[in-house]
Formats: sequence, structure tokens, C-alpha cells
Amino acid sequence: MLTVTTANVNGIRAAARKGFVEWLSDTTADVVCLQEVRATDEQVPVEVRDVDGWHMIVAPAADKGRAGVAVLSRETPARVQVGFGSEEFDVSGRYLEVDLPGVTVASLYLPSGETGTPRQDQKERFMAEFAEYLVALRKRAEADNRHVVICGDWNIAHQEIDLKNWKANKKTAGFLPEEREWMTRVFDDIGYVDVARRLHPEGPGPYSWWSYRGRAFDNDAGWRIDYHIATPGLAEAAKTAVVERAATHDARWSDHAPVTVTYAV
Amino acid sequence: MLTVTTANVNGIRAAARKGFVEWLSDTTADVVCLQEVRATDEQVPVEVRDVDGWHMIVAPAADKGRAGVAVLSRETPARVQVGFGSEEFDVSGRYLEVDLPGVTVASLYLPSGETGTPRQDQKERFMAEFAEYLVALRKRAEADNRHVVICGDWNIAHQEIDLKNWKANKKTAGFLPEEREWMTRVFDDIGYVDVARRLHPEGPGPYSWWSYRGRAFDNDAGWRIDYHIATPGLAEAAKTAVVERAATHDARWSDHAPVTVTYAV
DNA sequence: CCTACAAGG
DNA sequence: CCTTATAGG
Repeated sequence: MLTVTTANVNGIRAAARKGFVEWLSDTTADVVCLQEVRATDEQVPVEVRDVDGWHMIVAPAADKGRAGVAVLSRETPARVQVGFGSEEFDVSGRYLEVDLPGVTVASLYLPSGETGTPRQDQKERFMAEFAEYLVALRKRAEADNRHVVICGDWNIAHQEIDLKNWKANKKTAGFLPEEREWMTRVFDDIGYVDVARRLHPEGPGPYSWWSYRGRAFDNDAGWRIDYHIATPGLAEAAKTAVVERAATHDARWSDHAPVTVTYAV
Repeated sequence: MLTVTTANVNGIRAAARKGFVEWLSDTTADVVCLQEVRATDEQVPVEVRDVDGWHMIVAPAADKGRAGVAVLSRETPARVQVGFGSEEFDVSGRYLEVDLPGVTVASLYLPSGETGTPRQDQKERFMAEFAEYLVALRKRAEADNRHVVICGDWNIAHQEIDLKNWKANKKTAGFLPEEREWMTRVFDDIGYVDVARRLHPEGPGPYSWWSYRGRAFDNDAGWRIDYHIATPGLAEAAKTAVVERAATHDARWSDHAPVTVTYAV
């Protein structure tokens, strides 16, 4: 059994002050993928960095205080890869891949974008380059007889059931037609599987992100943008998928909730 | 009897969250001079701006979130003056003068400076221009038969007894020889009086500012840089001068403590 | 070690 | 409505 969690922490220093450390010491996960760490290795609070029994790798952004992904694992990874071979994005703290026995686990933080701005162009450049990488990664995994799961904040809600107010958000970055179609291609053309949706085909939700503005969390006006996107064999091995909304409810240390999947591998 | 308090609030919005509102509702002062308000009129929390029985005038800096002085008085001032006739400094939120019956009260926030930098040059330009104004103000007050007191953060410790570690700070802005000599000229040549020191000639202290760094407050490693500087007649009428260290100890809402003087006028 | 601002989300 | 960075203190 391998339990993997993904969580966008929205600043690991702030999260550590608000309950992330307690969540980490309670979790039974074997691997934790983090996004928006917003800190270098040295800036990660020692209560997180030196927590007993965990191995931590951080891929910070060159731009101070922005983005940043990390992987915590109980086993030491056999291989670590920062970035996916992109000149533009490999220093942006958005992709970190580690090899654990039989399975490659990646932490992804896809740009959030902003409709009609250069930030949306950047998101689309990322999506185009990353889709190519996903193809190569899948081929490599098949050749090596390895499973792959890309965990993280993909910043796209795939279907109408993946956000509460889909009608109001048809022109909002994260639910644009071209973004949704891109995710469809990841599934249907490249061959990855949305693990949580496969286990729970019925919507709406469960959501994994709620804006801090207004009463979005209390009203469950959220989006499902945090995914486990896995190769088919691993997706079929998934036994449970849970959004730990309660974990964040007791002590809300991020605007995202952890998404945890247990794989029978 | 006229009781006047001066307090550098280090951001009135932060201070209001931390206990300044309670301090204000408890004080028996008739006039309160504030420095480092760091807010425009509209940005001042309503609990302060609309507090019953007080009239408030704010002189913010053109530079958002910086400096800013204010005067709260139970009586409506007959005259209000922002700045002291300086092209450079009148928009810098550092001087506000009001006329109350028989006495002119000013709130001053002198630049803090920084040894060997342009900020120290600015402080010295301010000191030069302001000294000239002090001469004119004293003459005008005598002609009008009015008392004057300039309350505020002068950002200079005058003597060795005015800071805990004077030996270590001989090259620190706020205790430079030229700054101390300038204050001596304000007293000996221009004829103003350091009210609190006149009532309490013995040092060391009492200090009115303690750095937030380290344990400066607990160790009373402070500076006396907040003064009531008055014309001689008013200084002679001063009955008590108190640094409200306890007020800030119960709920420390600033790195400065209020300095309160009661005048028998 | 605080403040407020700015930019990103 | 959050985060971190920055300048000023």
C-alpha cells in the first residue's frame, strides 16, 4: 500500500504557523507533494524540514517567495528531477519528480493564469510544453515498467461538476474551454487517468480549493483543481481518494485541502 | 489644568488592533499628539476617528503608509496648521500645529535618519529648517501672549542619560554629536525647555522608546526621544510628567510609550 | 521585530 | 482575503 497526498500549502511558513505541522505529524501518508511552498530549503521552518522520519526535497522558484514545489517521502527517493526540460519553466518552482520503488511521483504547480493577460499566455505555454513531457513520461514509464502519478495543483477544473458556480466562471481562468479541452487531451489522447474522479464519478465536487474571500469555504463554493493524474495501471490500483476538507476545517492552514489517495501497489 | 499626551503609535491601524482604542478611552488627557499614524483620515479606524468627545485632525504624508501626525483634542482647535512653511517637509506628515485656548500645541515627527546615508542628510535639512521655525514660533507666541509646546518624536536623545547604551551609540543616528548639539541650541539659544527633564533632572531615563528587536523592552534598553518641548512659561506650569510605560506593558500597542504632562494653565 | 505597500493568487 | 517581498523604522 502506498498513500500519497497532495496539498497546495499557500506558503509553507504561514501554513506551519497555522497547523500544517500538526497535520503532517498526524498523516499516515507515505508521500506528500506540496505546492506553493514559497520558500527555499533554508526558509522552510525547521519543524517541517527536520521532522522525524521524512525526507524532504524542495524545488523553489528563482523568483523569491513565489511558487515552489516539494516532495516529502518516508523513503529516500532513488532519483530526483527538478523541472521537465523546459528552458522557461524549470527554474519556476513548478515541477519536481522523484522515483520511489516502482512508482514515479511528481509534484506539479501549474500556473494559475488570468484571462486575457500575459499570465494566461504563460499558462498556455506551460500547458503546451508540459503535455509534450507527459507523452514522453508515459512512454518512459512503460519502457521501465513503472507507474507514474502527477500530483498537484493543476489550476484547471475539468468539468462542470468540478466547481460550484460553473456558469459564472466560463470566462474565468481555470475553467476556460481551451483549458478544459487540454485536460481532456491529457486523459483521452495521452492516456492518463483522473484518479479521484474515477473512484467517485458522481459530482458535484468534492472541491479542493475555496477562495479566502467572502464565505466561500463555509458555503462550499469551491473548485476541484488539485488532482492525482496517474498512468492507467496505477489508477486502477487506487482504493480510496479523500479530500481532507475536515483537516483544513479544524485548523485551516491553506485555501486548498489535501487530496489523499491510497494505492494498492 | 491641561493634560497633554504625546505618543508615536507606529501605525494607528495596528495600534488600534492592539489596545490603543482602550488606552484612548481611559486617558484623562485633554490633548493627544500622535506620530507615525501611517494612514489618511479615511484609513484611520472608525473606533479612533469617531470616538465620542474627541476632535481629530490628521496630517498624513503624501507618501502612502509613511509618517503622518495627528492631534486629538476635546475642544475644537481655533486654528490648524499643517507643516511649518517648508517646501520639502510640509507634505511629509511630520508637523501639525493647533491653537487651543491660550496654548499652541504641535505634533512633531522628526525624521529618524540613518548615519551616513541620504536619510541623515534629510534629517539635517529638517533640523535646520525647523530650528528657524522654532525661533519664529517663539517670537509669535510672545507677541500673542500664548504658550507653545511641541510634542512628539524628536528622534534625538539629548544626553547620555537619555539612552541606556550611550557608549555603543555614539555613531548611531539619534545620538550623533551634531544632533545633540542641535537640541542644545533649541534649549539654550532658542529658549525652549525640555519639560520632563526639568521636572526629573535625574537620569537615567525615563525612556520612551524600546526597539522591538531582542528583549529591549524587558531590559529597559530604551531611548528618551519623545518630548514635550515648551516655551519657558508653560514649562514652569508643568506639574507632572509621566512616561506611560505601564500602559504599553499591559497591552503594548507601539514600540513607543505615551508621555503625558499636566500643565497648570 | 514591527509597520504599511505591492504584486501574485 | 490571503501570501511573501520590500522599504522604512
